[in-house]
Amino acid sequence: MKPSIPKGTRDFSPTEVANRTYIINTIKTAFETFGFQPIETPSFENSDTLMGKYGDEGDRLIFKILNSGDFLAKADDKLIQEKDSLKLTSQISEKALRYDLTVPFARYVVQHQNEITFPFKRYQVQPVWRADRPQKGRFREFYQCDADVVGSQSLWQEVEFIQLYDTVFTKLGLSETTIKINNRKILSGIAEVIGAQDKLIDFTVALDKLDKIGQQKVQEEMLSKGITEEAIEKVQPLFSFNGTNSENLDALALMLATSEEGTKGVEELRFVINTVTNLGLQSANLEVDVTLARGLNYYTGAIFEVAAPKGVKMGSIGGGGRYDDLTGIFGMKDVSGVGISFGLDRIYLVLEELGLFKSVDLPKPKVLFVNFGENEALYSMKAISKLRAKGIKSELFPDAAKMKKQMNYANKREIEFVVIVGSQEIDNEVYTLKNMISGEQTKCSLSELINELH
RNA sequence: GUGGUUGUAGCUCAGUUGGUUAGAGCGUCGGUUUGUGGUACCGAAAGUCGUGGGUUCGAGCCCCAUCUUCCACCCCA
Repeated sequence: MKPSIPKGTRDFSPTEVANRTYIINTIKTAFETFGFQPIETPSFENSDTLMGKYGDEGDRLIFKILNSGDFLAKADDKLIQEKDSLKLTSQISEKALRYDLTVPFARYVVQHQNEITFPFKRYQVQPVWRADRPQKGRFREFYQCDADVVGSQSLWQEVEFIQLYDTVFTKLGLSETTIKINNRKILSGIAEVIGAQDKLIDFTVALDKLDKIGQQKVQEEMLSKGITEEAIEKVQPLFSFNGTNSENLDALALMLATSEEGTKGVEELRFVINTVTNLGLQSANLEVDVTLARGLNYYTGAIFEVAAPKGVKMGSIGGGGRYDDLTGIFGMKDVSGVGISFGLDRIYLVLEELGLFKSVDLPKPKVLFVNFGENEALYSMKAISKLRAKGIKSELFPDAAKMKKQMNYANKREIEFVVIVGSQEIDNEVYTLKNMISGEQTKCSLSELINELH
């Protein structure tokens, strides 16, 4: 049988693990610098915790876990006959793999509300699973790195999250990312103005294609989706949205003046943008984007998305937003949350494409002892124990193989030093230390050996 | 979920209009004086051509199905 792994999953080599660890540590350090604490939740949750939280499309993408035992015996015969997959699923599967980190976090907050001090700032770095069709930068198992705050409605949180994005991407050497920001209340305002709440998504999807297909085609698409010509006329400013953030905000304010909610959204957005601009960003660009409509299912205020530097073909490498009532689903009202997510796997691909990985030190021994046989190995192991006690990564070649093979092994693994111990060395109680880079070799005592390698 | 694309040694790929025993480079292993690596030279192993059917005297090449890869939708990190 040919070995293989499921589609959309990957193995990681030692180098890849080292690079991923570097990214994760950069993110975790930033999270903690901003005052977040780590938690972890199970890989799988009860189905009803997850189902219905991400919309119909989300439900389809959730990996369901089959019940143990003779699960069909307990299922409804009629549903089996009718091949009703949807209803049958709820009978034969009670658990599902985590789809994101936000909903499990909401569950965690409600379940542990008595132990939590609010506002609660938590971070979480764990894999999530989606039964999506894989593409570049799109996997069925991938890592999210989330930071969220619950229990505060303050817009200062939004400001800090933008700074957090900026901090992490700057630290990673990834400059000129674009942090796009929108506000759900603005979207609602637009819907109000065009007089069709249910057509809002069609509207934003069409508007998003503006720089690809042009105003003419966008308007045609809107008309074909049933949006009136009159409505399109009202939101005309959106088609010439090329000014500075503050000019765009002014245009939005004017356009949404008749909508109370829309006006509130513009005010919120204005505060966040003005404050961030005032405080300054290190390397990221901040940009108002009214077409940002992600997570429409639960976001209620700010919506974030981070795009990779121009020229890199990659979907968003981060996203987030504010949700005023996420814990409401689990019976805890009036707890506002806001958070962001970093897409580890996509960030990896972007850094790789731009050649931004610093040469990471692979975990490898500093010194390899050549193995000549049992006596020599024993003598070597005594030295190795001493070296390891000093924290020096040391290793004995496990077999008394040909010297050429052992040297070759040291070479391939880029081990800096080799110690050669044969009967000559044992008799004189010395060690022959060879520097594999310069080729020099010297005879030395154990204490000298420790000094050299320390 | 819809439409398209890809699949030949461990890796990167050749393989002409279907015609005998399917090739290369890199890597692996062995050798070129049995205690000294990187370079060089010599040699070897390794593929039921993604899988399963079909057409044909004959299929790596044509047809169907399926899996995988990548791409565009959809959605998203």
